[in-house]
Amino acid sequence: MTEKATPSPEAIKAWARLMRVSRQLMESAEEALKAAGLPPLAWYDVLHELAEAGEGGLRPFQLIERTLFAQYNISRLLARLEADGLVEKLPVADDGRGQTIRITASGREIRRQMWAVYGRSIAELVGAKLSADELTMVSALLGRLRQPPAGD
Amino acid sequence: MTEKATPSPEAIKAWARLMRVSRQLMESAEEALKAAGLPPLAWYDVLHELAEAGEGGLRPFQLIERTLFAQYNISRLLARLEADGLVEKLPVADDGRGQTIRITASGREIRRQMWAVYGRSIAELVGAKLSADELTMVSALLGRLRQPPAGD
DNA sequence: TCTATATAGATGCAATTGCATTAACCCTGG
DNA sequence: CCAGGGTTAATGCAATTGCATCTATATAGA
Repeated sequence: MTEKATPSPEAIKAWARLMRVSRQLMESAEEALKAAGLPPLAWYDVLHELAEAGEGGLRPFQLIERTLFAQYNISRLLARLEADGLVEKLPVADDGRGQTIRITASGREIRRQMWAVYGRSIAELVGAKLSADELTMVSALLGRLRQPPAGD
Repeated sequence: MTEKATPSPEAIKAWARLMRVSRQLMESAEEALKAAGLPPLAWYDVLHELAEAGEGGLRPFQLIERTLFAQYNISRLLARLEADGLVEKLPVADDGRGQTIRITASGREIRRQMWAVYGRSIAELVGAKLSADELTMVSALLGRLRQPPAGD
């Protein structure tokens, strides 16, 4: 019976701030990429995971777990990335259903270019606004709001 | 020259948490509404603003300022809300271009129903995870990340 | 082995979003 | 008074998202 149907004013305010600020920041970052003639953030997320995965690549379902994108969304995003030559799809030896996605050289290059812009956005939008301790505190508090699994 | 092109690890982590957690929470809330057969969150945002505005209603451009939705988005969202009888569009006396949007009785009713579900989500997703002090701290820290103007 | 069920990924179709432009109106300066 | 420029809101069209479903393969169990 500790469930409350009505949230406290503090909870409402924190929720509102979280939703509003995250949307604003996301849009700012997205805008910066667009202004630089680069692809949207979603592409970065995928390229980033693939770059970290290295030559072994990742299966689409692993990307889904890591990026939180919907299955159909990943499916189509990968199709676009492949069409642009940023990733390649390889068959999987022991599972005829699946495929392995590997980032290509130009994929890495685009990712690098995107990070130059994206990283600057992060530095300006959050790095310059809060101290390292405060940022750590934000991470810790938000970490406690994560849903079931986890990750980063 | 205090501009840094590369963000600190703390900034990156805080950014990643912010993006990931806000998306997760948003989706959870959205899911709860859908499961209850209610309209999406965006509708709530607009109905909420209109309910607070009272009988005087609001102009679309005021809704844009408050909700951060794009102009064309508000335009179409209002068309849907009107089609569902949740808001009404009234001509404005002193400005022939514009209109005033006013929430209807059924609009208030839907908003009430949505809040029953949405409020519970907020209580469960953030209210139950952090103390009041911690929630206040989150609000304060996130508040410092807000872009130019402000609001709530 | 063979069937039932689960998993991986793609896709048709409707709804929504984003972008650019447009239409209608307002306001200021000459 | 009126031309030029700004503001308010809508809209055509392309791209993306969401939903439901579908195909193909894998796996567990009788």
